[in-house]
Amino acid sequence: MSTAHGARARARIEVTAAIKDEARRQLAAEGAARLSLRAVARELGMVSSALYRYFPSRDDLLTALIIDAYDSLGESAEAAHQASADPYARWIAVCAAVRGWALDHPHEYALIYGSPVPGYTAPDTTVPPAARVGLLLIGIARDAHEGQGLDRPALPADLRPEAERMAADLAPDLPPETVTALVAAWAQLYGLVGFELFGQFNRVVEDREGFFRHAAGQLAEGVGLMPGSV
Amino acid sequence: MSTAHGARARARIEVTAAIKDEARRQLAAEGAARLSLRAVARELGMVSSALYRYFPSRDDLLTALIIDAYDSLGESAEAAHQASADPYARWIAVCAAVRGWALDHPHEYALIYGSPVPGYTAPDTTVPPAARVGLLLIGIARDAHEGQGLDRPALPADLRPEAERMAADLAPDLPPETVTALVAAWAQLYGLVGFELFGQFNRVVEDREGFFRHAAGQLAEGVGLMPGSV
DNA sequence: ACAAAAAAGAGAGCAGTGCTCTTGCATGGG
DNA sequence: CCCATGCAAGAGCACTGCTCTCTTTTTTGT
Repeated sequence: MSTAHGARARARIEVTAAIKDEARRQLAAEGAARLSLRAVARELGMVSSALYRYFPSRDDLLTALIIDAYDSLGESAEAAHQASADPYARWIAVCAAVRGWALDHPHEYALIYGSPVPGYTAPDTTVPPAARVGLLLIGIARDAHEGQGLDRPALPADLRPEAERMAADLAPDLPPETVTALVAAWAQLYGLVGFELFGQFNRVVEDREGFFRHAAGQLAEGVGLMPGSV
Repeated sequence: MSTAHGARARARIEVTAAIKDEARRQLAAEGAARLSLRAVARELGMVSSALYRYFPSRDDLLTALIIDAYDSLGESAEAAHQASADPYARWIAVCAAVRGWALDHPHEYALIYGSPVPGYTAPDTTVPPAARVGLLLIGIARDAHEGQGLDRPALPADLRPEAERMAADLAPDLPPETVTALVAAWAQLYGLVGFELFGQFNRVVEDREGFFRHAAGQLAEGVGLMPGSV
């Protein structure tokens, strides 16, 4: 068993953390593709083969960083959520938090929401932390729904089954119209953030912050959240 | 001068094309990060150093592929544009073409709209081909605008200057409200496509095609295009 | 037409990468 | 106490991008 009370076990935890820290530094500085196991080991004063005792491959190290990144983003978003009062303000705050986190951690954002590293497929371990922001957005819609109801325009007939399936999966207490709008807004949010972060707005949008605020407000209204609601 | 009528000049063109073709094959098969100059050369029966006579670095080869990818995507979108009649149908068709092209060329899509390859910044050469889809969307809005006018809700006061600047840059004949909505819709479109392509919709959206159609319709209405308009 | 210049290919070599295997040492549990 | 396990170290393999030199081939200027 890996009971955690040996001096050895403690050392293992510390070394593992040190590796992740150094890897995160390199990730932030150079990006995922330039993250090198050998460089991490070198910086930590250990030989590269020793590092494989802690992470069996580069992909495993990346996976650990991905999970941490999702959690860090989720924390930022949840903090912004709790700091705001009404649903509309919360929506804007969460969107702004996602954007702010992305601008602060561009390479980590690229790691989780950019192109997946080729040949690499994230294991299921990453699913729960990846869902945190989505769950937050759903929660906001739920609060608003309980407050006053969110009337969304009816869905086209051919999308109803899918919409009902998604609603059953994600938020059985919300109408399918709202859930569909939520999923779309969720993806679109990351379109806005990604375009700004990856330079697609260069020479196009200057006032990034103001533009984003406005677009996030439009997204909110798209899921039925209105500025003045409870 | 590099007057183009020598046997050598012709050979150069052919070899350059062969390199790009093989590189594209590897890109499609394995992704940008696994694209290897040596492997391309090996496959072409030449030694790796010879390849540097054609592309001075791996990044230059990638840039060539990026430009080709933008052009290929632009062509698909333009074909879809011409095959449709009214502005709303054109909008949906162009969005669907973008999605279809992305699904057919996932690694090339990742190359141009995913995380930029770290340490790499695209040169200005890529700007015009990158703008093709955007220009198409602007054109659709312009057609609809001439037809009947697109009344968009008024912008918040603090965004007016930026919106007017964007309109002056991108489409001086369109109202700032429409241009702002267009830019947002443009980014959001790629959010939808990227989420589907990069697996974020796994276990969430099943009927990807239907969901996308609906979301694209919402985007259209967001810029003021209505299903029944001229 | 012929020599000089430019362009292209071939090969060796450098520094770096992920990863594996073997060897030696220290530590913790029975 | 002692042996099995955990860990570190080093050598080594196959690969990468890229540079440099040397030779051959083609183009161009006189």
